[in-house]
Amino acid sequence: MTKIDAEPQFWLMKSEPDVYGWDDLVEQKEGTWDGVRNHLAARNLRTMKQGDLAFFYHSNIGLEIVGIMKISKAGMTDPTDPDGKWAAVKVKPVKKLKRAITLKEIKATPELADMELLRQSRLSVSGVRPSEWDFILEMAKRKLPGTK
DNA sequence: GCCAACGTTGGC
DNA sequence: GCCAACGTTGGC
Repeated sequence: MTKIDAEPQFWLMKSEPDVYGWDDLVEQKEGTWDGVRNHLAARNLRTMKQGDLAFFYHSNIGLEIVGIMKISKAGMTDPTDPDGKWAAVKVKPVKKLKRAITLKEIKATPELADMELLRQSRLSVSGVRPSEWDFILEMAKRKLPGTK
């Protein structure tokens, strides 16, 4: 039998924690990722499929990946857009990382130097390659080098 | 179709 | 608070 389901895709989504942070998502159990007004970010939102996984990144304050969420509903129209042209998705928290991975650490890691997060620093929704996803998960299992 | 001016995002 | 990197807008 042919397997139809594609591998899940990986993403990274930014939010300012004083506006909407990881804890807010956990409290709500499910959140709608809307208000994106950048075409490349919107294209990424439209590409997402239900079941895809995404890092939750705290921008502005924290500057770190704090948790993993799952796309619970894909292909939505942004409810905050009166013209109905922009895209949105729904997300559910999966788990918090054992420790947050900071932007500083990502920048210092050669394996992650090519991440879309770094190449397009202003992009609020970016893609993550499977190798990068796995690498970050491995990093989160270990302590920061140099700390005891 | 170019480009200057301006606005926004996000890191420092 | 500043500034770099983009995106958008509007005059020409």
